[in-house]
Amino acid sequence: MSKKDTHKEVTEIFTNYLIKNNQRKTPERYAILTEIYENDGHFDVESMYINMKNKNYRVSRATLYNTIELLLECKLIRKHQFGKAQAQFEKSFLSRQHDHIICTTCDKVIEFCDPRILNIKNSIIESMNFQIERHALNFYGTCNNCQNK
Amino acid sequence: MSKKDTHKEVTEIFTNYLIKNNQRKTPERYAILTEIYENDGHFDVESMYINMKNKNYRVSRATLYNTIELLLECKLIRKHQFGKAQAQFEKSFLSRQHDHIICTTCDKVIEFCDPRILNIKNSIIESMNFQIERHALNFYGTCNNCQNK
DNA sequence: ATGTCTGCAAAGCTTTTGCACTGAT
DNA sequence: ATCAGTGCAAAAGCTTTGCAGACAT
Repeated sequence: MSKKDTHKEVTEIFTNYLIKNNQRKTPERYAILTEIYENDGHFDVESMYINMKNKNYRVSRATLYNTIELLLECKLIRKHQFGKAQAQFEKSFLSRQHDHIICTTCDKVIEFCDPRILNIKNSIIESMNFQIERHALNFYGTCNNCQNK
Repeated sequence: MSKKDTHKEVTEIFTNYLIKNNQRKTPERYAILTEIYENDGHFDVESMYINMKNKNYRVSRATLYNTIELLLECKLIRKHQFGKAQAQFEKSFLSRQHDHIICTTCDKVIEFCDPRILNIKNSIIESMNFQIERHALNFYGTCNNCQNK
């Protein structure tokens, strides 16, 4: 699917969510959604704020946090905490559930999928009577590039 | 091993670490180590600060953070970030590497071990040329108790 | 016209830093 | 006696909140 088509679809999902939850369809909210879906990889709120300011888009941190909360609720983005206080986010439409390898030297984040995690999850559900909504599997270490330094 | 014996051993490990790194053996540092090893489960810095204050022990947050850093380095405690800004810690002497199930309703943390995580780890080391130091696998959901509310 | 959403600034919360004093060496 | 380590308070960094004004409905 092209980036343009993806953008059209996520906009529709967001609109439906806003209508369903009696939330207003403000230009700021759509601008933030667009900003997220035009870029790739992981991002944090502060750098997104700076990016939008640099494009002379008038936006506040409060609105960013508020809108991100909405996007989390309608599952258009995911939130991560890679061992630091500052939260990281990524778009989640059309992206498979995946996990992360984090280089603690250069902060690079690599995504990977491994179906075996599902087996572990199922074992826990069976043995512990625990409803599992989501999981986070992070491997921390040193990437190829940083090993040679 | 009894709690008393454990305490003796971890004190020795800490002392060796301090000597090796030219760090002073201050009463505050040992008091913090004792406080941690006398209690069970996970803790955060602020509640530990309050606990020690309540015992009329004169300690500062700065010293707590400083000492925790030392304890992390000599691997007597582990640090976790369960999806919140506030970091959680746990003692790690004589405790197997394990992972966590977190109830997002009551914040309860359950530990579990699953050997299959090792297989995933080995696959990644082989296929990606990435040095892995540690991992964190967290399942988030609703515990038995909170499901009935 | 109404009341929600926004930007801005101030406050909150966790963690770090600066500084003068204390106490381990 | 020296200077690393301490308590305290202030600052820093991320996130949330309060408020007056703007704008989607």
